[in-house]
Amino acid sequence: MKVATWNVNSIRTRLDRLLAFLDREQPDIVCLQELKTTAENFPTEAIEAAGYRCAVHGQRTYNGVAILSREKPVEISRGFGDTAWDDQARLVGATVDDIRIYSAYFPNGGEIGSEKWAFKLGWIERLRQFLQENHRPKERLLICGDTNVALNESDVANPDKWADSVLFAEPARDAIRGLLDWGLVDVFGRLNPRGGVFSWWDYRQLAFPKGDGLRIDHVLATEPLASIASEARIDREERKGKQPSDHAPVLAVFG
DNA sequence: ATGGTTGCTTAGCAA
Repeated sequence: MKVATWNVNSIRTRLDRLLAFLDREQPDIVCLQELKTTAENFPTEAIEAAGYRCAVHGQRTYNGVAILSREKPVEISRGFGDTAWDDQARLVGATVDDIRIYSAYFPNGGEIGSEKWAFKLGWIERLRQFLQENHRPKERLLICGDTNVALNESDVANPDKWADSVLFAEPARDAIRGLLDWGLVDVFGRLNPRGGVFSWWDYRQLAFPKGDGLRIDHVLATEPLASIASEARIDREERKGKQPSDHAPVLAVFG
């Protein structure tokens, strides 16, 4: 089973790239983030024509997540089921072939110390609580998406420069470690322990040509799936060319 | 040096 996760930064702008990606990679599951549109305006027909079903949790202008799957998604969930945390469309879940899958767009966090920063840390803690209440580490479960956090020094090209940013500050890394402590594995990190591979480069200041990247997109799997992961890679080519997303897709193969 | 780019929506915000 091949799984991909990709922050497309607007599904409408990136539709042609997505369709070419689906044709080239033939993934079984694709988790998308930052759709920046409603479910009503999501390009469901074009994606179904490519052979995928869609579970969409959309929102106008901001956020928005989806799961694309070859097989029919069932038990589709949107958000945590907690009105205190569900104003923004950042989490969609579906069961496909007895695997529980979530596509997640973690909050960016704005600036350290801001309200958005507190929201980011609270949201990740809310996700940990959601897992504790609804799932078990022995289940076959995947959380894929833009975590907006780099976990390790080797996941940041210039760790000193980013040490005090919302993407790499210790409290954010600690929050992610809380998810790992519950029972999730950073699949790419396990299969590529040397690091130095990134998934996001800022559009500004020539970050991509300068190589100033971070690995902030993750395939997180419970051990029953992580233990059968055979390959994980990042499609860096997708960051090149005309109208790229600022994120590259992360792919993992199970079994 | 507080810069720079992209997308949505339409001048300002978010990333």
